[in-house]
Amino acid sequence: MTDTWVEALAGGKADLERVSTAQKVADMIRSRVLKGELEPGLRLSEEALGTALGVSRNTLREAFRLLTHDRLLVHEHSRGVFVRVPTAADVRDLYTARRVIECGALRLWPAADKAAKDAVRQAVDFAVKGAAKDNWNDVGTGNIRFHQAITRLAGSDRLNEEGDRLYAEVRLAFQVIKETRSFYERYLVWNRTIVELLSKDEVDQAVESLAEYFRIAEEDLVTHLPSS
Amino acid sequence: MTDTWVEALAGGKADLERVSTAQKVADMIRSRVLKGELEPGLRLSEEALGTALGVSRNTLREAFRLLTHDRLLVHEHSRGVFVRVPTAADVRDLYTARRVIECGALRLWPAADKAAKDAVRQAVDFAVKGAAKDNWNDVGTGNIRFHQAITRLAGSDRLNEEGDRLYAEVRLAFQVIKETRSFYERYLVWNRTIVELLSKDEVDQAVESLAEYFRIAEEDLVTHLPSS
DNA sequence: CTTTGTAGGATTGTTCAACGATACTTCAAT
DNA sequence: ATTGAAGTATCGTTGAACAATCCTACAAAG
Repeated sequence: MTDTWVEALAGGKADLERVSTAQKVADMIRSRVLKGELEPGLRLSEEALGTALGVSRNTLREAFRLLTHDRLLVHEHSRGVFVRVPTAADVRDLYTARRVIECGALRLWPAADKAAKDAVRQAVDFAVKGAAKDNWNDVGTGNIRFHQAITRLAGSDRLNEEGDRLYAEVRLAFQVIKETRSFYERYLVWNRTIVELLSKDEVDQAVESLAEYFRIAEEDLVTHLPSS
Repeated sequence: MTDTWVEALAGGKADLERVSTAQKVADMIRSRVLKGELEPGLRLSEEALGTALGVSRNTLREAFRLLTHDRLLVHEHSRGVFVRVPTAADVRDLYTARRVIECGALRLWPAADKAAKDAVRQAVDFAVKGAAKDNWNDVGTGNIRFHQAITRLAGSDRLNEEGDRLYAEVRLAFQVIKETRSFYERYLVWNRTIVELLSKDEVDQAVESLAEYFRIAEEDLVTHLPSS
C-alpha cells in the first residue's frame, strides 16, 4: 500500500520544478500587460528592461521569444518589442475565433462532467455576488471565469490554452475602454440568461444566446478601437 | 491613379522583411520534425546542433523558445530539448480540440465565401487525382489541405493558426504509423462524402459525418501509441 | 544482490563584452 | 518639399566564461 503516499507526493512534483529566469520574466511581463501596467504601443527596450529587471539581454530576448505566440507583444525585426495595439480587425478576428470555440464547446454541455458544469454556474454566481456589493472588479473576474469555464466544457487542455490566449487578447483590447462597468453589467444579464437556458437543458438556445452576446460584445469593442 | 501600382508593390512588402536567424532556425527545425527527419524522443543538443548549423548557442536557444508553443518539441529544464513523443492522451486531447474547432467552422459553410468553399472541394479533388495515380503522398497532402480548408471556412487568422498547430501535432503522431496508405484511402472516402453533403447544403449531416470521421481517425492513432 | 552515497563529467542556463547590422534622426543640399 | 549623407541608438548575433543542474560511474554498506 506504499503506492498511495508515493502518488500523493508525486502530485506535488510540478511544484518542485525549476523555472528558468527567462520563463519567469516572460510570465511577469505577460501579467503586467494584462493588468494594464504596460500600455498598448509601449516599446520594451532590451537595455532598459534588462537593467531594470537585473537580467542579461540574452535572457530577456529569450523571454520575448516565449511571449511571441501570445500576441500580446509584437516583435519587430531590428526595431524592438512593443505591446500590441489592438485594432478593430484584431477584435473581429478574435470574436470569430471565440464564437467557433466557445459555441462549439457549449454544445458539449450535455456530455460535460459535473465539475465543469458547476464551474460555469459558479462563475456567474460569483459575478452576481460582486454586483450586489458594487464590486465591479469581481463582476469582471466572474465574466472571465464564465467564458473560460465554457471553453473547459470540452475537456481539452489544448483548447483551454487557446481559449485563454484569445481571452487575454480580449482583455488587452478592453483596456482601451476606460469605463467598463456598464458593459459588464449588461454582460452579466446575458450570462445569467445563458446559465438559465442551460439549467433547462435548452442547449441550442444557450448557444444562440452566446453567439448573440459575442456579436454585441464585439461591436462594443470595435466602436472604441482604431480601424487599423 | 498612382495608388494602384503603389498598392501592388506594397503587396510584396512581406517578402522584403528581414527574418532573424533564430526564426530561420526555428522554421527549419519545425520542418524537419514534420518530415520525420527528427524522430520523436530525439534530444537536440545545443552544442551539437549549434555547431552543425553554424549558429551560436544563444541564437539556438532563442529558436527553441520560438518553438515552445508548437508542442512539437519539449523543453525540459536543465535536461535539454526533445522532439515530443506523442501519447494516446495527446491524441485524445488533440481530437477533442479539433472536433470543436473544425466542426464549429464547418457549421459556417452557408455563410462562407466562395474561395473558402472552393478550397475545401479542391483539396478533395487533389486527393482523388492522387489516388487515381497511386500517388499516396498526394492523397495525404490532400487530406491535410481538406482539414485546413475546413478551419479556414471561419475566416479567422487566429483560428487558422491554432488549427495548423493542432494539425502539425497530428502529423507528428501519424509518424508512429509506418504504413498509412490504408488510412488515407479510407479517409478519402469519408472526405468525399462530406463534400457531397455540403454540395447538397446538408450542413448538419456534414458536421455529423466529420465528427464521426474524427472518432475513427482518433481510434486509428490511439491504438498505435503508448498510453503514456 | 540491492541500495545509498560520492565524485566527476557533460551540458544547460545565464551573464558579459564585443561587433556587425539595421533603423531612426538630424542636418545640409537641391 | 525631397533627397542624401552622417551620426546615433540599439537590435541581432557571436563567443567565452562560469554557476547550476543532471547524469553516469563507481565504491561502500547492508
